[in-house]
Amino acid sequence: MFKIEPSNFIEEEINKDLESGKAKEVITRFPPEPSGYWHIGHIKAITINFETAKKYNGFTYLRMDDTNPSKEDGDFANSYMSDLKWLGYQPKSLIYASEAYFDKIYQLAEELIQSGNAYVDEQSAEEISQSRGSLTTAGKESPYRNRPKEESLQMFRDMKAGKFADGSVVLRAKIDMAHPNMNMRDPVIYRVLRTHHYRVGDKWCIYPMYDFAHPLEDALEGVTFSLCDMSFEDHRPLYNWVLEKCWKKPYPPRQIEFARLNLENVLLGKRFLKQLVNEKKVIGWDDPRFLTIVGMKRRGYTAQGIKDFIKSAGVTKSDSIIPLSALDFHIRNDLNMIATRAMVVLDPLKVIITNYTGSEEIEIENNPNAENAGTHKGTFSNIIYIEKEDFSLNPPPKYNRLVEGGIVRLKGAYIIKCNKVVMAENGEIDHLECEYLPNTKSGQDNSGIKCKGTIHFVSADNCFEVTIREFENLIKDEYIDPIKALADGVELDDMLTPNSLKESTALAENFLKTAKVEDKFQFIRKGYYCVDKDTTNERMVFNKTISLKDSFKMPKL
RNA sequence: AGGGGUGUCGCCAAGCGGUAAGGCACAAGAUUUUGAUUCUUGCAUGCGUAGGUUCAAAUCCUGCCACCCCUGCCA
Repeated sequence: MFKIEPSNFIEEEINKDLESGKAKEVITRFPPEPSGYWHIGHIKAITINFETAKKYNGFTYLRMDDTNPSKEDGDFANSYMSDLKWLGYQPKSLIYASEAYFDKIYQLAEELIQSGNAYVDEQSAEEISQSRGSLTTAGKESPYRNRPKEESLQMFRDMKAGKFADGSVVLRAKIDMAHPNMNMRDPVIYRVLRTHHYRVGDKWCIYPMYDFAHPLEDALEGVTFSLCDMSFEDHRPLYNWVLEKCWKKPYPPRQIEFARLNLENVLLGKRFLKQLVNEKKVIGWDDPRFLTIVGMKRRGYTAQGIKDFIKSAGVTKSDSIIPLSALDFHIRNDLNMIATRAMVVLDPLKVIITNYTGSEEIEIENNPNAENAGTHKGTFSNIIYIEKEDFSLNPPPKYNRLVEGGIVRLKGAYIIKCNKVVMAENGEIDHLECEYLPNTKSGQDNSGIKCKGTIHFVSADNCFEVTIREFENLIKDEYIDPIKALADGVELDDMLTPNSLKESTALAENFLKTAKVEDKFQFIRKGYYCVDKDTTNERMVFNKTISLKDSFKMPKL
């Protein structure tokens, strides 16, 4: 058999199982509870499950782990399918555990009672909690623990039939109240809960707990490797116990855990995102400052860039916190290859070309780094706008943009020379008077003039106003690990960067008028931007995805 | 009477007994009509720590230390 070269510890484990015959194929699953939007952390888990199966010629199911109707909502399942599609993953099928497995899981629970491995407990939630013991002391056995199994079975059936009030009784696995692993101290595996289920309605008034349902869902589905994050490590003994007692078939699924993704200055917890949405501190779940899938998509991040980043972060079991610059790198890297170049002046300074009249066509490369990207037309005329920061009255060292009496190349057009700075009454520069140098036009320059700087511009007869939204990180720089800061008692509000969303107006070349929502551009020398969905017929809105790298250190004035 | 994990460069991460890959970040230089991209170059006598085994140890053994996770009728 063709040997697959492992690229991480999970694949090494899979190879071992395949070679020893413990497993025959690689079938995985991604099992969200439909209760919130996915974020970049989920993408790691999604990527690992999908990519691993693909590598071994297997496949992956998308399974709604909907065992708790009080937290779940059907709307999410559809958003998950579209998120997966955006990421480029196609699940074998979409399965609702509630529909597909609840009957079978119930039946297996009855069998577990019959084999003497589960019992109905009438203690209150508080009593169960108290009798569980502590990390260093053993728990106490329930007085109902050794009731006859026939009695437990009858009561379990009565639970299902609705004869018990919510919370009055539970089904517990009979394992070991003195087990060093708290999860093994007779865990609750079924509870009574009368809440309408978004999928199966009121068919059930009892619901299996995660620890009982999950291994059985995996097994019933034919999943062979259940890849999850390390918070489930302590649950693995229970996962295996359930399979051993209830499944008893060859090739049971194997759970393998990996470390979660953490990013510096990023808060991903559903609770916090929700708080920010509810308190209107952000635009919504798809706020471009959020690293939710919908947020990143709106921000202009590409699925490819995100996946490249995820892959670069590796798959291990060690705790880590990765700087945002690593994500930035992969986003820029992908955008560089696909974003169309355009000229947009974010902070305009008017320039009059005194020795030029009329207007002429210029040509701008759509992407010098991509073959066959083509060009688009712009214009050069006697009135143009350049970036304020591209002219200086008191140029710092190594400043190679425009200065009084100096020259600079206009991207795609001519070299101009600044002859006069016209001041306004308020002491600021009103406009510049420049002359263009004939015979220096881009592509047909035979002047021999050397010019060290090139700046972008728009022509007055070929531009329009657009709205630009720029974003700063939601979390202040000093809170590298916001989870920890929260644990240390810092308030969420105190960690937020003030005014992290800024709106401004810019002048864009007319070429951009036809752009559609989500279209991605590089505004030459500035950064990557995309069209926001708030764009209307009257006004285009661009989100700044990320700046270009800038190694020129402009000294502070 | 606790248990389960993890420690290799500022941040990730390879390494699986034969003498420390790679990426990010950072720094210097080259090319450039984007101060972008691209390209060079530099960046751990050192692998949490102390011992031990061995011709040879990040890799094996022993003891310490640090950090993370676990006491929902959540997933």
